[in-house]
Amino acid sequence: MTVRTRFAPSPTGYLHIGGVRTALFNWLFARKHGGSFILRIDDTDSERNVDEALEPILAGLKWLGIDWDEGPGVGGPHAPYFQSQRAAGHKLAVEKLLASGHAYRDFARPEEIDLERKEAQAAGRPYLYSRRFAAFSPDEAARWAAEGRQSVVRLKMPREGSLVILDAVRGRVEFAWEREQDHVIQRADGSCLYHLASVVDDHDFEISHVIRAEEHLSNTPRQAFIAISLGYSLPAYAHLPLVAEPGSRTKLSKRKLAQYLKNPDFRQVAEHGNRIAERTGLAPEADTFNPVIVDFYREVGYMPWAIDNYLALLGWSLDDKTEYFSREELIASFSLERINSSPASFDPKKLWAVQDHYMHGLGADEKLAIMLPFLLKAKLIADPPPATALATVRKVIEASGDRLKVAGDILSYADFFLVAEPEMDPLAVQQKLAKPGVGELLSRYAQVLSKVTPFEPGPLEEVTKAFVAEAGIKLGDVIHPVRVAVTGKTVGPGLYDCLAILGVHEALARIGRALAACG
RNA sequence: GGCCCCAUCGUCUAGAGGCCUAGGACACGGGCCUUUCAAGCCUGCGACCGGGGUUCGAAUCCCCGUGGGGUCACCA
Repeated sequence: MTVRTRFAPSPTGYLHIGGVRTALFNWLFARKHGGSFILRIDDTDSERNVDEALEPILAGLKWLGIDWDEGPGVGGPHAPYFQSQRAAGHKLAVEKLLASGHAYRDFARPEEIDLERKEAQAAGRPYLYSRRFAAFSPDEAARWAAEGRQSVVRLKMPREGSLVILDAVRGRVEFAWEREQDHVIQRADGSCLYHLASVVDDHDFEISHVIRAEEHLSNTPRQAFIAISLGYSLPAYAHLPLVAEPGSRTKLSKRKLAQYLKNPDFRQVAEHGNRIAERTGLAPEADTFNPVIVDFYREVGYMPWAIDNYLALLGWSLDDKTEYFSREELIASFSLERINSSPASFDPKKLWAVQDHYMHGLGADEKLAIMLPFLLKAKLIADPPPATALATVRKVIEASGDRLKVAGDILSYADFFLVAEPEMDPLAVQQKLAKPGVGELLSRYAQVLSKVTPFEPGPLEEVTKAFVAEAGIKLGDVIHPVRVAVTGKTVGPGLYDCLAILGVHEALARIGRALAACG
């Protein structure tokens, strides 16, 4: 059987982290079996600007390396891939259902339906539509229409028996038909609803496996009913565990950011991202800048594969130890059988650790390549970058080692090398410079520095240690003030590296200027 | 509330009846190192939701509770 999977986002303007996980699993499954991954845009109800709301989603998937074989931008044998452009087929399907008696026109007004529902609720029995405004014949329809009523089309769900599906992750699931409502599949204006459209499109696209989040499990009976009634064979279903909130089992939601921020891990990751975004000039009103949205990670400088790898582990695992996979390894290892069925909560700290792992594996040139765009955006470096600046940044990257966790981190590690007079952190000045004797110490150290040749980390260390021994003080006594004097802050690469990168002239100039702030 | 799903360390998970004194990873605690650090090294804490069965033997199978979640739109 040819495997064909799909991801069907609606154009909302952003790519939710849970959505990516669904897309990723569909993509992995298709790749694993040499099948096709199809991207369909479910814009049925959309009145917004689809192009604008779609772009971030397509860009996000591309960035993550989740490529589609058919869909927007690439076309394919089943075009169009926008649900709104397939309306004619949907309407045809509704006509067929009507003709075969699997659906009916219903002339009830919304208030009348509400009333029935409330009555059932009050009586404590499960609600089931009475179908008293249903028109099963043209005569009945004419009669209701004469009253000035409008009609929608509803599914005529079976009221006995049950549906059994064999879900690839959940196993056997049974639904009693009598619990299913006569859902509307077509509005009075003739437009069709999602469930109908989705089933028809899946069939037209020859989707073999419907892999989607668990929230759709309860939707399966009505969709299966539509498919069966239309004479389609059912696709295989796989309902993925929900991606839950950090430390909870509730579905992760973009709207609840404020609440998640109370989680220390989440807050740490969000604040770190904010610091980077501030410097790259990201519009502050960007509400897609949120750790629940994929854009966040791109703006901050995470590596796309780190996200894919982390997300693959959210609800799936290969064994008891393998955590890091190359793209090829993941594709080869992936299987529906090893998907977990309980909700998995999104842990930004673990994502951070995965990102750390991949960043660690990058060489200086690779890091430079992904970090340069951040320096350009923050205007710390001219465009095109002068060779000298590039060389400096490369040295900073080497000296910073594992301290650079995401590409955006380069901003706070390279800034003081790239500007003539770096800003001084007031707290650092107060703690390390504005103390008695520091000025005098710095002056003496500057004297020593001026004679160091070559002006490189090795010799600088030797000289500094000798200086400390002679003065009878601790290494930290000189290191900390000097660091603040030349960089303006208390954290950064090793001090000897910092001095060497600056060069003797600049280092001395900065120490000289810092003297003014010393005690 | 009805229906459906789920239940192993704080989190992600391994575990398909004896290999389990329950393994790994992240997080966390402690120690060391030290020139700052979401650095490094060592080390520690930490879980089978409860109750009944089945079995020589249950984290694993069954039942009942309990707890959590999803879904019940003329949204997708």
